[in-house]
Amino acid sequence: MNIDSDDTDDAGPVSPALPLTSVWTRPQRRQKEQLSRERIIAETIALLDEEGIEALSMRALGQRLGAGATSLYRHVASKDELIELVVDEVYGELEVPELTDPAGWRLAMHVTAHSLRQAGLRHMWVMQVLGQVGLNYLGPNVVSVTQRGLAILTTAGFDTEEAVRAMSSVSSFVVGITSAEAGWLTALRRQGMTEQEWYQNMGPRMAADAADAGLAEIYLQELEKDPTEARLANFVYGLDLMLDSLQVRLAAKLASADEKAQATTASQ
Amino acid sequence: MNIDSDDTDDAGPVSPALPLTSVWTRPQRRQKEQLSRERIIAETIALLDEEGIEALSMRALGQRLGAGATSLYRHVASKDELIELVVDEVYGELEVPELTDPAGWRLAMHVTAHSLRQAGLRHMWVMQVLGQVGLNYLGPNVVSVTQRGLAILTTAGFDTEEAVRAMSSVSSFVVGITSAEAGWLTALRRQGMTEQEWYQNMGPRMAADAADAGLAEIYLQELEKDPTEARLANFVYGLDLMLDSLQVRLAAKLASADEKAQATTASQ
DNA sequence: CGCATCTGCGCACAGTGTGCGCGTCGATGA
DNA sequence: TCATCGACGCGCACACTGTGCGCAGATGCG
Repeated sequence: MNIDSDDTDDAGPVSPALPLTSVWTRPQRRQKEQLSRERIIAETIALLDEEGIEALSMRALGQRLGAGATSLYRHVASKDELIELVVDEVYGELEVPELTDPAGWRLAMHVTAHSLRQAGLRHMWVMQVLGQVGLNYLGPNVVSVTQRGLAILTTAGFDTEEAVRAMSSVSSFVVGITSAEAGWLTALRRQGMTEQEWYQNMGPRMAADAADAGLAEIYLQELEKDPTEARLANFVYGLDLMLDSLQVRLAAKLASADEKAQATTASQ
Repeated sequence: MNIDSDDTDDAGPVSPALPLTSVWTRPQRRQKEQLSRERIIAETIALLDEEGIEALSMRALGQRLGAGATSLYRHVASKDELIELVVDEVYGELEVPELTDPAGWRLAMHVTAHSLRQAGLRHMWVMQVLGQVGLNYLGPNVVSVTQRGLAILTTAGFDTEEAVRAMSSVSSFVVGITSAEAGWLTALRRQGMTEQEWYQNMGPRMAADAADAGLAEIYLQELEKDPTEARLANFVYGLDLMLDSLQVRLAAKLASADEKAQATTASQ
């Protein structure tokens, strides 16, 4: 109808007082996206992925968002809360299959475990932070993952208590080994070394100390493998250790349940 | 023979020049213990045990040692190096039995694992720091523990490669679950809550969200147990999952070795 | 006794998380 | 159309961090 206040700011030359703040010099803040919790979380994850956990400061984050450091505090209570938020966000990336056939529990556990490991390697800072935050703050995605993980084991046939124990054991293993991998890889990146270079350096250095001949040998063995695959194989080995035992216990439990059922039907 | 320079400072009134710095006003620095790497490490561990990882600052540490913050840098290159040193020191507390009877490997692994867990619970900050330092820096005690751990498995009958995998798996599990425990306990202590209080609060809160009825039930179950023992039982459950599988694989390996030996002796 | 070396310390710098109050913006009700 | 209001971003400031630098005093050696 009349003046469009978006394009041409009205009454620009009318105000005679301050030529310094004209229509043109005035920062058109609304053209940059507004801050929001979602945008902050997304940018935080990007920053962490690119530059690592030690590079996360509220000032740096604000700069990437075209905002001052303290503006973030309108949307996030503290840096710690921000970290809880991004950790939960990463848990949202996990794939925890829903079980249709109870016999598929082992595959489902494999998928879940690999998914957790992959997420941890994509976002290595998560693993460094998990030890401090402990997963005890219970964001929605963490809760959801926990529930769906437990569902796998209970529909497989474990009772609730054992499902909790088993899930805790498996995820402890996954988190433990993945955070070791992540720490290792980030330490390497900090020094700008490849894994092969490290093993090449470390083998002889260990062999120099006579006592460490055993370890030196191990390091030299590592040189012949593709390190990425070797780490994956280690992971699968440990995971299968646990799943094998779970399978045995499940079979025993189902057998004894069958037996009991047969006994009661026979006695009737 | 002559003046004992330890008790009475010699030649005190002899120097006529500066009355400001008399024997009495002069800081008797040598009476406080001198700084040393050992003393710094010990005091750091004490501080960390008492006040947690976030309370460790070079200034606070210096104060406890009766020294300025920057004095510490004569003995320690950086705060990160100091942390590496104290972590290695804690690894020195571990008990890793030497194996006489190969059949005792399982007990030895139990002892080692429990020892690692106990150390982690005594010094909860270690677990929070392991994710960042990754154990890839190789202090002497860490190396020693690794060697002795591997020795258990190799004298039990595993070949070197599998011993490495197995040790890595077990210790990943132990570190993973212990750091979860440690994070949990420190988070509780920060809020001044007991475990029972938390479960009492969280059960109903979860039940309020209809979807979380399952988890609420679990929390209420937790209320009936002694939490310390429950955590220990969880730990033992997961540890036995791994050791059971290792036992199976070892038996299979020994059997096939026997078989092969018999076959060759039979063919000769 | 004189000299060299080691040790501790004060100062300073850049950088951190975050509380507070101000100005400016967009939407809303009359 | 205009006045009002709540949300939002920002600059400032504070206390605190790790740590490089140069000085002063103490210790040990010739």
